[in-house]
Amino acid sequence: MDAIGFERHDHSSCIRAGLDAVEQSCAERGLQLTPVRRRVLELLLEGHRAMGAYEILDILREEGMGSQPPVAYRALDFLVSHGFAHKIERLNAFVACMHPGEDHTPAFLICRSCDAVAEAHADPARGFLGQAVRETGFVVEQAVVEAVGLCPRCAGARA
Amino acid sequence: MDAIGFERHDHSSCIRAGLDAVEQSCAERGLQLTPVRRRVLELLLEGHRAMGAYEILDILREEGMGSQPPVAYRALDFLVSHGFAHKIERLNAFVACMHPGEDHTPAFLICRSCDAVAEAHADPARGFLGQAVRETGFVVEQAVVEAVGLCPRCAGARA
DNA sequence: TGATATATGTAACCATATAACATATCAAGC
DNA sequence: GCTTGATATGTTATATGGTTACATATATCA
Repeated sequence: MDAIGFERHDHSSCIRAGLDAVEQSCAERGLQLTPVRRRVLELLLEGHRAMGAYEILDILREEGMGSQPPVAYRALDFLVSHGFAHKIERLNAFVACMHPGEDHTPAFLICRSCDAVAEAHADPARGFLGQAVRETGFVVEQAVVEAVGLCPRCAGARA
Repeated sequence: MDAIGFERHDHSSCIRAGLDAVEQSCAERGLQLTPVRRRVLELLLEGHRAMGAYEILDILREEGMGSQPPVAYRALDFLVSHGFAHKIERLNAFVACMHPGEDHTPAFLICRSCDAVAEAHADPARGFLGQAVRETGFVVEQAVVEAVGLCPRCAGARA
């Protein structure tokens, strides 16, 4: 199960797989995966962790792909709004999505020690969100679920 | 059930009740509810919605209780760290806690139309968080659960 | 090939949050 | 009552995160 992302894995192939999936999804939906957008996605996939907008911008600047904040934010907005990346509110940072194209509600496990971020599924119909809808009539359109703690490796290292 | 906070209620009595509960909790735990801290809590209770740190600071400034950001942030840090208020990451804003003193994991329902915020419980041991622990060994220390959508009143007004 | 929509470049700015250091207040022990 | 250490406040400056506004370019399609 790769929904939980703390295991070791073939990272270069997971970058390629991520890019391929997004390319295909863009082709199907008539979206333009322009050079900047593609490069930002690639950086997120390479980093395999939450990256700040300005951290990404710094890299883009070095590579001559734009030097002002809107360049990074626009690319990130594109990726996030089409489900190719997610924003981690807790960190004011962004990660590549592990299930691009699929409609899903992500839930994140954030290690406070090594900054690794794993994406799991949070079924909004179940658990407290479904309950809230049933009890109050609140209409959930979008949900943020983020847990901060220690990943298995860091938890083990401390014990 | 007042865990879900969209119903009409006697707001002045809920402000008093909130202040009383926090005062008592501070007395029991030897915490100093200083004038600034108390006033910030009162503002959050009065507002009954998520308020930004600078919005609070503006009011403090008018009242002559401090004029620089750290004044507001320190009071908010005190309230948050002792469970008397919560930060809504999604909004970069703060709300008074509805269950001060009790140990709990809050879950928020945020109306994008009227900005009302209701606090519900999210039992971290159940739902996806418990599952994540069982499957991966990730140690959850703190969880952020925030749903954005329409409260019953605004949903009704649109239909 | 011209009209429209979409994407990019850039400057200026606003919003959120913290670091660092000085000063004041409080509580406890002598 | 005075000293000492801990806690709280005041203030300056700065770091970090994000947006507005407007000009320019590129793509798409009739």
